[in-house]
Amino acid sequence: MATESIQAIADEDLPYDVFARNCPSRHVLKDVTHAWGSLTLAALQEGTFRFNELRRRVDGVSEKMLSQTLHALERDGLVHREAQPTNPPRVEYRLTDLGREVAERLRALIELVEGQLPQMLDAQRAYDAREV
Amino acid sequence: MATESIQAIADEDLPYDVFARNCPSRHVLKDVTHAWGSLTLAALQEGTFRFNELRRRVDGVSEKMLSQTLHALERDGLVHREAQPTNPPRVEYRLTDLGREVAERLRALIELVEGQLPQMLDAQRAYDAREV
DNA sequence: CTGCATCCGAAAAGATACTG
DNA sequence: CAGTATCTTTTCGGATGCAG
Repeated sequence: MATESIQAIADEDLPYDVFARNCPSRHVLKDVTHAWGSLTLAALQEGTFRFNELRRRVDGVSEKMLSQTLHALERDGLVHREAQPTNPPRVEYRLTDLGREVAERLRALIELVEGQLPQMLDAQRAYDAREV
Repeated sequence: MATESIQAIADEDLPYDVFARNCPSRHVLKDVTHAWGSLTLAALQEGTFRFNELRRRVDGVSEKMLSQTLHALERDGLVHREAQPTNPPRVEYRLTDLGREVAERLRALIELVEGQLPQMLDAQRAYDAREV
């Protein structure tokens, strides 16, 4: 049965290869590296956020995309969602242990990009001048 | 003049914030974390590739997307393209020094995801079972 | 306040045929 | 081989309305 073989692969150790077309690791990587996904994880590294706080922090994200993104990350076990049944409702999002590990590596990547940005912008200008 | 102020920001040090809507670092980060971009950088960490070699390595990428992706990464100064004017044409892609740094951090992220994938798949199953 | 549902135009991805 | 051009399909992202 198809489901069984998927399960079997999932429970063995590390035949995972993001370069392979249907490897589940690729799907997860996509959630993590997705534009809003990466920014959301990086933002949550700073602490616990409520929905609209997060929305302000991740400037430019629409309500719809933030909602989708949070669901995907929660499903992957990277984000924990805690709804308090108060009125008005209070919903908090924070990283899980696993999410924290992922966020740290993302943060390292982001810091590198931010730090080397002048070089990259120079490269862009050189490239654009050469083309036209 | 608008162009000047952009230039001025680009040449100062680190007011860059990926959380800000129009920060150039966000655009670059998007190139880097984009699904095909991240896989292409990770693949090129393994060495020099010709176009179709890369296409086979990054399983599932279309000609168009690989072409677009390589252009973007070349423009960002992360990938070096070298065309030899032979017949048939031979074009080689490799990482620049900067590209190598970025690829290393991406690789760390990918390895974490691959390594923790069983946990994440469990989380997905739990989530999916809870819903519906 | 925290969302989900839906519609819609714009943008991006994907497939494929074609060229130097 | 290394791409570009073109066409189709999917996704994005904003706007709006509504519910708990």
